[in-house]
Amino acid sequence: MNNRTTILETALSFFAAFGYEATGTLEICDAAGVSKPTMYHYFKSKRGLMEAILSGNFQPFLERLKEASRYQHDLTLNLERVMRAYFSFAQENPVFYRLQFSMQYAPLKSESYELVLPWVKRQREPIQAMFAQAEADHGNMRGRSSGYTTTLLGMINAYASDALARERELDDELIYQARHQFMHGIFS
Amino acid sequence: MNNRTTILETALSFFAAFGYEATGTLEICDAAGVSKPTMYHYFKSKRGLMEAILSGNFQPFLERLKEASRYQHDLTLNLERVMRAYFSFAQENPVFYRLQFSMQYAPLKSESYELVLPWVKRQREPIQAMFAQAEADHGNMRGRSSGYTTTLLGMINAYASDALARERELDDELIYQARHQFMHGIFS
DNA sequence: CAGATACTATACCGAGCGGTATACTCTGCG
DNA sequence: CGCAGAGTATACCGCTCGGTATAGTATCTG
Repeated sequence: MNNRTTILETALSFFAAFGYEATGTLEICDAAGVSKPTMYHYFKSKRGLMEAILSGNFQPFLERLKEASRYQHDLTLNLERVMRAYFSFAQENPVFYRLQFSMQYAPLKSESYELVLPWVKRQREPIQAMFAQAEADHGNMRGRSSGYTTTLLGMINAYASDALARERELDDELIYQARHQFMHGIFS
Repeated sequence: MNNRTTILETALSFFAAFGYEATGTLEICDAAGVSKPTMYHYFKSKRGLMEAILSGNFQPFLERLKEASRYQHDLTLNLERVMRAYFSFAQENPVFYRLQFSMQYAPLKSESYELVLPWVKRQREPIQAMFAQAEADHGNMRGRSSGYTTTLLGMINAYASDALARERELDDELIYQARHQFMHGIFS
């Protein structure tokens, strides 16, 4: 494994465990077995390091999410796919998932929040588009696509973080339950 | 307003906006119009300042929560009371609610998380006790009181933070919807 | 081989942090 | 008054932080 990758993975684990603001660059470099100029050679700054971590993990996930939320006149199917995308992402990258999770709920004016915000927006886009298209087939959903997006993501994050904390599987049963509960919230 | 209170309120607004780790003691003192030794006179340390904020806001809420979750063989009523306790707490202290929220989801080894953890545990106790007692009346709930507590708190936080972000009211309609959706998740 | 380019280490910088030593002022009380 | 103690300000300390100047080495390319 090359230095660049080692630094990225070391930084990820430190940021996830202690937080971005509380982790020093020297700490990361020592643990990765390189010196500071090496890290600053690959990533221009501490912020640039975090940006590389976010983009490296979020970019591939976003492609999967776009595919999962492509509306085909079957909202139930779509919801299941979107939830599956999130849950398997959380399960495959538990450390990164924990990191982005804490960043999403960080104080609004913190650097952490500022850094993750564009990625949160990019996640909302395809999901909100899916709900907007579904409005045509379900009249009672009209004008609520933004609210549905928020609620869905909130529920997914609640389930995922709970499962991660208890080291429980995010399996088909849980997906069925979450989807069922969410649909019930929409149509009742 | 005396200096102690001014410092507490100033610190609360800074911690909520920028985060505990990212806020300097000097920043707080300047904004509060006092000097550092004054702050260190009232609170032994930066950590002690945060502890005073947490205890001053959480303590009264905990009393209300204990009362709301006293089980009287009517789980629906209890859920409504608990949700109402949280929602009105969030609405009356939006800044503090935002702060404790970000601390709950902070990295596990951060000082923020460490500081809020005992208060989170103290909140779970009465709620989990409520579910444990309800098991006697609802056989299909057996052995799930911890899971229910987590899910309920996750759902409440999702609703509350969403409402706070959109500056929407946490009114009776929302409480009904949330309670209904949660009960449906339990009994289906 | 020669030169450029990518990579790495030592040693350092200015700034800001949490916290404090010292000393002064104000207020209440005998 | 005279004294005690709470409260406040100035000025400072030691430390760690993010970031860099300098210089050296390895590797690739003509």
